[in-house]
Amino acid sequence: MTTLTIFFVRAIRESEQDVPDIRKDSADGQPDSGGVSLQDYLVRKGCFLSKATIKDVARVAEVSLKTVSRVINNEPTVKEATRKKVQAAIKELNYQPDMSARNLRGSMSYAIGLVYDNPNPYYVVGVQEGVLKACREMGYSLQIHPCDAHHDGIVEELCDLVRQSRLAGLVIAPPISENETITKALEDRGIHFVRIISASSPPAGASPCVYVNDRAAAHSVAEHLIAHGHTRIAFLSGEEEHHSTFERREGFKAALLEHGIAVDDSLILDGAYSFDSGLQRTMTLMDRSDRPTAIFGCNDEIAAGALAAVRTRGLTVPDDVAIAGFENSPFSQQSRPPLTTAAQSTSEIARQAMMLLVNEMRPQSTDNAEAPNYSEFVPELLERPSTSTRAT
Amino acid sequence: MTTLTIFFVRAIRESEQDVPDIRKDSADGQPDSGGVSLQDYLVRKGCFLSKATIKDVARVAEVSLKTVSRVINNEPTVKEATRKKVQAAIKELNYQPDMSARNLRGSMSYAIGLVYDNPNPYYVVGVQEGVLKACREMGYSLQIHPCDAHHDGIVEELCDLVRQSRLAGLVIAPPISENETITKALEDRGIHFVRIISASSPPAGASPCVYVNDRAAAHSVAEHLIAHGHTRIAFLSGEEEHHSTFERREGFKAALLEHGIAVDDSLILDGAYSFDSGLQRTMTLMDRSDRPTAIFGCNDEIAAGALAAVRTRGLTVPDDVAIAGFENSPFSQQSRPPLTTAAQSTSEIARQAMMLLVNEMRPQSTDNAEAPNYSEFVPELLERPSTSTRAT
DNA sequence: AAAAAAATAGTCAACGTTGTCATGTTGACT
DNA sequence: AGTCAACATGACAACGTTGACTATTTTTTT
Repeated sequence: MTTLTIFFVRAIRESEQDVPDIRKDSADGQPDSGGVSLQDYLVRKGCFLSKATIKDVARVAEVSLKTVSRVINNEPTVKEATRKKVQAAIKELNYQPDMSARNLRGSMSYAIGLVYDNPNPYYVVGVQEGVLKACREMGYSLQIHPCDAHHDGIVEELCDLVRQSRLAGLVIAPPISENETITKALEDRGIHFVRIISASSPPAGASPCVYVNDRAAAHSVAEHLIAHGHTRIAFLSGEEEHHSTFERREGFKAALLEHGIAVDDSLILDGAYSFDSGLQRTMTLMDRSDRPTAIFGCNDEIAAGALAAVRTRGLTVPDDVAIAGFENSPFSQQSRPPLTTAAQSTSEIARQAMMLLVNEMRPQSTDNAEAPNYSEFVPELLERPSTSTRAT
Repeated sequence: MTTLTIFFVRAIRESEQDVPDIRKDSADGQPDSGGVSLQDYLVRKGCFLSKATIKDVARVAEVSLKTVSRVINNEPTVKEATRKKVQAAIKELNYQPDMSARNLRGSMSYAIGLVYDNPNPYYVVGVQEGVLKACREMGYSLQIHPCDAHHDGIVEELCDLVRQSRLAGLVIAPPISENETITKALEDRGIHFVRIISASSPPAGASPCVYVNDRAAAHSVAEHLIAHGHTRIAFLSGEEEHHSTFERREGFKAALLEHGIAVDDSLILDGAYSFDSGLQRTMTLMDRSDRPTAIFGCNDEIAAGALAAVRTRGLTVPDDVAIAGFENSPFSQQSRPPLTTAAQSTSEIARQAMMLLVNEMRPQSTDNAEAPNYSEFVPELLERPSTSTRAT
């Protein structure tokens, strides 16, 4: 089968001169319909995998290679009539520019990388989806690059990646995006990138950035708990490496203070973004005589762990202890009772990040060269049964 | 910063002739140490993003371009001494072949695509990890392609993908890999691909395949339940579109029959691979007067839903009802009690798939051209508390 | 020792695209 | 009419690599 196809491809290549004649015949001799198009010709030859090249388009549109290139790249100096003709040819041949050739030739490349070291598959898949969607819209290809944030040679690793795959830029997800040593080094090396981070205000720095205002969202969650009458609320942290841990905790503390509740440091525990962490910490908490009446998990997995621990201790949620999480992962939807949480559309965030990156890399290609190079997202509170009773 | 870098890159390019002289000086005038290598030269110039090309390597190794190419591609007709010299130069310059140029030039390409439409992020991330690892080992780059299996133009979409990105082949995950209309069409078009599917024996067909023997694994799970004294066991199916649903159900039924237990069709329910599906079906089951004593969920999400339903009805697991899942996802580890399940190393499966694909695409490059073009994985039973009591 | 065979190494063009520069074409203004 | 912009198009080289072919060296055979 393969051999056959390759044979056909060769056949086409070799008879290249003949093709325009066929084309001419149909164009001159008779009206459009019923004519033999180049596309028909290729298809009839069984040439499934042959790609129409810019050359084919040029021949069909009867212009030069360069003019086709101009149309493809939306350069302004093309007469409208010519543009139309070329676009028609592109459509007829189902022409798509060859990424390898584009990337090879130009000072510019149409490939970007997505860098992450995130243990949460839901997050990763969401980010991938958003970036990929934006890539397709803008004609980019995507190279995913899961990696180890703690690997010493991470900066060199990323540089090699950019060089080997000729990447135009990187989208960097937390927690790597929040490591200033890394981002500074990349900046020094002149690598374009956009960061997705957790922050409560636009970050300083030249590189574009999408920041998720976890602080504001955590503030809302905390106020929600307070509104339900809770004053002894525990906070279960994730890894400190994730800036979101810090932001969420700050938002939590700010809400307490604003409502005149003293922050009890013994109720603010460190930990990790995992079920087990939530489980262990909560076991300890439940064994205290002055146990809290509510628990705020830094994410849903922690909260799910907390829920399991509370149950294990024979207590009920939300009557004995209210629980809130963060992220709106399936863990929060599928636990019993479902968990109050805060939602962020990961894919939308990632899409926006990609937009900012392109705007940074090619200021001319987009109209809004003067748009800010950052963008804010504020996760929204989702009230669910895990915090429902205890009305104020 | 960027402008600066580009300037330096230009500077290097323009002074190309000078570089070998510097090199020569250090090579001739004095012993190796203390000499000025080309690499040093580039780095001192601030030329972070400049790539060493095959040309640079050739100059340093004092051989022709083609010879370097031969070394890179492990062609046999290179004298050992020459090979050593070239490899040293490659190392010195930290040379890495340019993917774009390779893919552009050759009849062969070093890019493959990963095609999936799987709602389970854990599965997706696992497959990505495995394929990516194999890609790195073998010098391939990976293009991920999440897509909609029910989209009418899916075959054309995949062809366009292969053409536009010059992919050498595809790794196709379930359920798309189990759709014969699609795989047949791809075969007809001469596209190389490997499938990851659920099956109980090597599938017919020319294309390579990794099959996961869900039937055998489900058989084990069912026997485990039977061994714990259960005879009324319900089976909650996933989507029929996923062949794994069929296989797991067949394994389940076979185990019952082998142990002289009649298959009660009213205990075999259809459904979907979701928490909600498990929840709803189990609600119905629990309301029956002749409710089952055990439930086998076609995956862990279903089983987690079943667990929630059983609880909602005021029954306990495993004393009133035992529950088993499949897949060893976090849902099974983090539920209370943790769920008995069956595990498959998704990333190992994906890695193996990639290996088979390469073997198919380049029979010459690997030694084992005659190795079978399929491979079996049998998930292993993991006993956990959700099925623990009721000893036989 | 010469001839043939095998091994190693090199030359050149080509992959599909875009940047640079040159050329042609239009219309507006002396 | 003749000059000059401004616009529109084209010719050609180059990106980094490899396939086909050729040239050289080494080994084997006669």
